[in-house]
Amino acid sequence: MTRRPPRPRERGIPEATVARLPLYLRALQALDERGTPTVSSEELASVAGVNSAKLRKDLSHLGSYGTRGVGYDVEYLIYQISRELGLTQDWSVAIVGVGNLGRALANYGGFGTRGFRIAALLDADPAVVGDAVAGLRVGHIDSLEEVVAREHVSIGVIATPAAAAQGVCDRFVGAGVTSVLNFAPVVLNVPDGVDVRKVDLSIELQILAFHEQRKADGRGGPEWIEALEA
Amino acid sequence: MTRRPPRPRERGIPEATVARLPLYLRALQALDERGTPTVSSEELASVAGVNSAKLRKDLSHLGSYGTRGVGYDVEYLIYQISRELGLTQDWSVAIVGVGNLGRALANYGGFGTRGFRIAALLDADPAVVGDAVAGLRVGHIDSLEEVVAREHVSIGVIATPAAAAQGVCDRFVGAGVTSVLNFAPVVLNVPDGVDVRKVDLSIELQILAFHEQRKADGRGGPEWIEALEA
DNA sequence: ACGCCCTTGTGAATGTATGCACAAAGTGGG
DNA sequence: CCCACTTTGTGCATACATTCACAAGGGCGT
Repeated sequence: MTRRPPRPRERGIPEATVARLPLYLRALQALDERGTPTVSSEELASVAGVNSAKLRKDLSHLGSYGTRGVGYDVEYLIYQISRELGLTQDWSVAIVGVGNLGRALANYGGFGTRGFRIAALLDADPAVVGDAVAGLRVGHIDSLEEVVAREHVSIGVIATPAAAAQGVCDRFVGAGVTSVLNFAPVVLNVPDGVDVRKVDLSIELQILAFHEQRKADGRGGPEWIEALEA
Repeated sequence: MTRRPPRPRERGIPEATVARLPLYLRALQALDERGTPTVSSEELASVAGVNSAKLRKDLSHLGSYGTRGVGYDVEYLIYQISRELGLTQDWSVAIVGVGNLGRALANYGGFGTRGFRIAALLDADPAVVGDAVAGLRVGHIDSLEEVVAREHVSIGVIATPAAAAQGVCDRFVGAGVTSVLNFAPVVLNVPDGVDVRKVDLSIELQILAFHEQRKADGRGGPEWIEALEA
């Protein structure tokens, strides 16, 4: 294992890198809309709010898509990152739980523009079923399996109250969904091969509270270094 | 610097640990409500969805609050984690942007129960200002500085469209807020000493899409190890 | 009072991520 | 055609995180 053939990426992109690719993608799209044809790692890093060395190492995991002395071609890099993230194909998403959060998700513009199609909105509450939200009719949760099959849903979004989340998750998994995005404040149990990501509003606040307290404690303390995450 | 006095925690809890403490806290509260008096690291880890060695190391950063041979006292540990996170004091939160997301946040029960008080809801849209949401009257964005001072707001939540986010952030910072939770899909620029955490719906979906694609690509591929994050 | 069993707390090993600093590689001017 | 300048891509050092494996310590039965 000494020479690497001109094969671009070989499998195995670090998780930390994957988590930053969407950030780069967004920064690049902003540059593209402004008509910028090429960008250096320094500039792009600054827009994305990261260190330029990190950016270059991240991009190097996808392949050598830059030009030394020049930088990166914005459109080409957008394409490469999109492809790597799997955004060149369409993904069907089903959202379960049409409360305020579910509505916010359904109306969130960022989805449709990036290869995600909301295939269905489902809820258990008869008072909500039948409503029109974001141009879709809300269906009943009982049709989950049918909808997943018909619409080829591969990503399930859970925006229900905590108590209902595990049940919905089980039904998603049972119907063949292998990626779940969970907004309910519970730890979901899933079999191997199923990815779960969670977004938890109150956890983020608690982390902020911790740092905030540290800043206040520090009155009179010796050092004061504050780690920042952008 | 050789001997450590019996002082429990000395400053400097790893960031990764801090991010998990809220998870443990929630698991403990669930156990407490069920009347469980003590819990072993194995059990608690299982409920929280992490490895038990990791749990023990995390807790060891706070001090030695367990009893060998027995486990942890649930109530005592709840108190210790709460104190460490700064949840034994009250934090005032202001939410800017009262769209669907802002409403979802305002109505989210998990806040009030854990030391977070929603001090104000603000919006720029005259059609929304004056509405009652979650028992509060929506104020105008122009009163931001006044509200922050009067209510001692220390955490600002941004739930506005992307274009407005940086401006709101600047006003928060100018008013003295040093912790910001950002839901808008932009990278915020803040001076040193200000913490920003972001929650980005579309980034999470893109990460899922990446892994989903990998699973599909893998048809015929040799290995199949899937990293999971719960 | 003693010894067995259980579970914590932690040293050490491994794995992963970050950031510096520079050689390699491309551009453009003369 | 060559040289000076710019910017990438990466080897290396360091820092951070995870996991194993076990000694230290506490409870409980006899």
